[in-house]
Amino acid sequence: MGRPKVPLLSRERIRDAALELIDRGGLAELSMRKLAAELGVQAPSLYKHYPTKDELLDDIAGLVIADVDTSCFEHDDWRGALAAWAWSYRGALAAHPNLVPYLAAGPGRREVSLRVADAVHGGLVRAGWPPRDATLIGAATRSLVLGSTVGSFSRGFVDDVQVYRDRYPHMGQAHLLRGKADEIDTAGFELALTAFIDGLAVRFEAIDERRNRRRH
Amino acid sequence: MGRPKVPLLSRERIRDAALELIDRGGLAELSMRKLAAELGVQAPSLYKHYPTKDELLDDIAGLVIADVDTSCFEHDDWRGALAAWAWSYRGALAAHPNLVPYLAAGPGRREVSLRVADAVHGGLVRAGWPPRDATLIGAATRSLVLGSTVGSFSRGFVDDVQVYRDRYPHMGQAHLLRGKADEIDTAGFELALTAFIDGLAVRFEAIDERRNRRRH
DNA sequence: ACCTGAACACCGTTCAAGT
DNA sequence: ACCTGAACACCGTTCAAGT
Repeated sequence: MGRPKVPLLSRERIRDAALELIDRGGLAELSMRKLAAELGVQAPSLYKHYPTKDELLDDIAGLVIADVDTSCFEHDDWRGALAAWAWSYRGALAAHPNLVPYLAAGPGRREVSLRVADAVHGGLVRAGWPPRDATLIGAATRSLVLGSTVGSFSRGFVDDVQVYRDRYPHMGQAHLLRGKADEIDTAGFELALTAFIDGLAVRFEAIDERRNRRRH
Repeated sequence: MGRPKVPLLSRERIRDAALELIDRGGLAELSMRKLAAELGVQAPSLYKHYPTKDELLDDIAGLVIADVDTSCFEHDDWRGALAAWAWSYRGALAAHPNLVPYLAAGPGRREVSLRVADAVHGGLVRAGWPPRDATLIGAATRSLVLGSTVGSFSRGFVDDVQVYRDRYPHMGQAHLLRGKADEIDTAGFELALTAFIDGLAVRFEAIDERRNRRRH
């Protein structure tokens, strides 16, 4: 065959095809050989564009995280900003749930992840949170988002409700059906997030009061 | 070689060796061949005890989850019970962080996971939570635990702090050093959990009040 | 410059054969 | 009953060779 006049491959085409494979069949479904086949090419050709499979995954991860919006932290309302960021974060991850286990492995040197972490930390500190608390809040919120997308509670159950109904009297309800999975997961996340932020607000007022007492 | 007088293998020996491999080198480090070598045996021998690698992983997962204590739900203090369960859950997972991505994939048909979910749901309902809220609280708490163990916020950063300090002014603090990782993660989880439960308490009182008004 | 074919060192799993 | 050796269909990755 040899080389075609117009290049068959580009980082963008490879990346998009890889993400589609992951979305369709999970992380395990992505192999360099299958990906090459999808692109009408042999596996070694991919290595001219991405030196390793891991760098390809990193690039995809960056692309997904790039959709996370942190502009909300430009205003002073830390509660609203935290909620908006969390929902945006969750939306980006939930769009590609099969990739989340890889994302969970850590920000590493990914530019966008760092930019996000920096924006969140800066926003919280500007709003009046002590730096250490800002770090913890960022980490905790990330936990919440990762947990709710990596381990879909309801999708995890088997479809045959009868399996549970007999032996686990408290479960086996309608809300365990696969069809309601997304709704349960979303509602669970909303509950966790609002309760979390409400709890933080109490703590914030305590900090604020201490600060005011010291000033007088 | 042939068959030794005393069987070399047992499900228990295989399982323990596999978990040790995972703890040492991560999920990717566990291959049937390496595991067999560790046990002084050839890979096909393992298949007499576990029909597939996945069933082996399931068994290991069950073992780890079995350490989670739900006896706290026998009392009526749902706040204490939820906190105790969450910490016990987190302890079990944090003891084997490399296994968490697998655990996150869902309870499936694992006995223990179902028993835990059932105990939590039952305990919350007995304490006065509506069934749907009980489901959501269970899912949300699981999210929190999974998120905080699957994606260690601080371990995710590279060790070279200089990488961040220049470009991300709000980060690059001492608390990003690898040495403080565990402390940050634990504190982040504690913050998330207490804030979450505090927030739930507010919601619970609202439910309680509505119920009382209806009664009179 | 870009792609192929063959190869290397790995996988999970099966199966006939040995004791 | 329990383990081995060889094999099958896969991996990620390298590299000389083709156009």
